Amino acid sequence: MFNEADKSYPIELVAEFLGINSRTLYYYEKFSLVCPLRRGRKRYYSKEDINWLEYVRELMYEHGMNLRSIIILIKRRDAVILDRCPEDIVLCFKNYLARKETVARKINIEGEDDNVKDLK
Amino acid sequence: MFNEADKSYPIELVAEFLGINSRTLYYYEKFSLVCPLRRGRKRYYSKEDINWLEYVRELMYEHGMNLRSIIILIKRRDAVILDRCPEDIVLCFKNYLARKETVARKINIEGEDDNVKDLK
DNA sequence: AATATATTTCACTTAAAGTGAAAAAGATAT
DNA sequence: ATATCTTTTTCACTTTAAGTGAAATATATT
Repeated sequence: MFNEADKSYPIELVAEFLGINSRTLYYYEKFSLVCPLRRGRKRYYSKEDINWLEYVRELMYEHGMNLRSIIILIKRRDAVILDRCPEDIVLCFKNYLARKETVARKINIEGEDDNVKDLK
Repeated sequence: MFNEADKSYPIELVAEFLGINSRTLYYYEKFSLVCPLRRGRKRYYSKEDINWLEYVRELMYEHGMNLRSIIILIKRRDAVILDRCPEDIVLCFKNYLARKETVARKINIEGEDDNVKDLK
């Protein structure tokens, strides 16, 4: 479905691939669960973004983890929590953080991390 | 709060200790999340029951795991899922299973496991 | 300017988790 | 045996998480 040559994909395509509503992707973005690159107003999801999202869904539907705890993981990014995580989660999480920094640097301001919403 | 000499505790005391409603304990029992010993109609929770319950709460509120996934873990009791679990969960889970068998043998019928309700 | 597309907002839906209160069922005392 | 007290069960309700539909807004394109 995604060919290697392309580097990024529009939201509708990603939503379809993940089998979710595009609104859900906007929703996730509120919590900085994913940060697609933006050219103008339009969002472009990288292959890594998509992998991360697949992983988040797996955490939710196979590990039975809730969004809140994933968000806390992201916001706190501390060893206390990571200590108790299975290997693969830690790995995916670190990749996500790395990617996030790259995008942040690429786009504009640095580290302006905390207009991140909490779950209501 | 619990002295070593006693072997079991009534539901209200356990609920208070865990900081939850006793109805929640009945609720958990519907899914076989815990199986207190019963003398007559009254429930008696062992120290191990209480540890397991504390652990379940921790899974929910610190790991962000949902009840369903914990219940699936219990019902399936298969390696596929246990493989992906942190050490301590596997341990607690195995203790729970062992305890459950003991109680089952002690009380009456064996292995009559599956009048266990699913989450609606 | 008109049309098309992407995003945002708002209110709504569904399901999980938990709980309050009354009814029911067992015990215990009189 | 009846009354009283306690534990359990049932039923309907509440709260919150997660997600979504549809209209309104904003931006781009012809």
